Amino acid sequence: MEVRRDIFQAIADPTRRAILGLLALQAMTPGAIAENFDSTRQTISKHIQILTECQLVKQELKGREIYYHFNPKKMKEVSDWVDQYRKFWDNKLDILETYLAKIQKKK
Amino acid sequence: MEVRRDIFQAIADPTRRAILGLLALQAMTPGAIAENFDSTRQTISKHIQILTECQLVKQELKGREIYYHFNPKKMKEVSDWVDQYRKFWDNKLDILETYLAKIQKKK
DNA sequence: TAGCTAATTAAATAATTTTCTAAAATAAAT
DNA sequence: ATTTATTTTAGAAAATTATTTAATTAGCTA
Repeated sequence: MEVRRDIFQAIADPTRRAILGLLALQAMTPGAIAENFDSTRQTISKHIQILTECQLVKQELKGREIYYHFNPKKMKEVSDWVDQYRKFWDNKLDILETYLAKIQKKK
Repeated sequence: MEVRRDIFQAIADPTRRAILGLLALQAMTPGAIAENFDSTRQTISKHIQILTECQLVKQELKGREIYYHFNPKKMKEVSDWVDQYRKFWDNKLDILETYLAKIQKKK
């Protein structure tokens, strides 16, 4: 049995956060990703594997190459978690809700 | 020299996330926090120390007791990081920005 | 002051994570 | 068919993190 990989554990590593940053711009192969780091390709491959296990990235097979894509849905889980604390510092959402309520009323 | 504690590393641990959840509701002493977990007080104390090092919580000394407070400012750093990916799934902020631009123009 | 309570610090061990080298798998190219 | 390119997997070592027990610090109270 596989241990379910935790998304917070996945983004704890700075290299993995950097990989996510790259993949958010464009899908890339492990080789191309590895070029941006000092570590070996195997090490980067391992990081990608961890990101894959928690579904922060998705594979697209193309011949012998594998393109990795950023998966926003999964990142939203982090967003949702941090959102519960948003009320402590943010008043923008209040403004938004007021606005949305207003245009809702108009209908 | 102290190694600067990383906030992403701090929230990677589920126990520490749970501690933050408690402290967001109310300031608490280490003893009171520890009652919510199976680990020893020393272990919880260590977790609190890690949260303190990265400033996710702040101390308030009261005699021999220490009240720990949640620090929203630091949590916002996580929020800011995840916000760069928000555009991939959220359109609310677009609506908000349009609205804010509109009321700005009126002035 | 002596004893009690709240909390941290220290030291040791256990567990996990990271990284590397080497080997294997697979597809494309010659 | 052999070689080359891309990537993953395996195994071991190194580094980091988590947890426990024991010791220490400091405030409170009788």
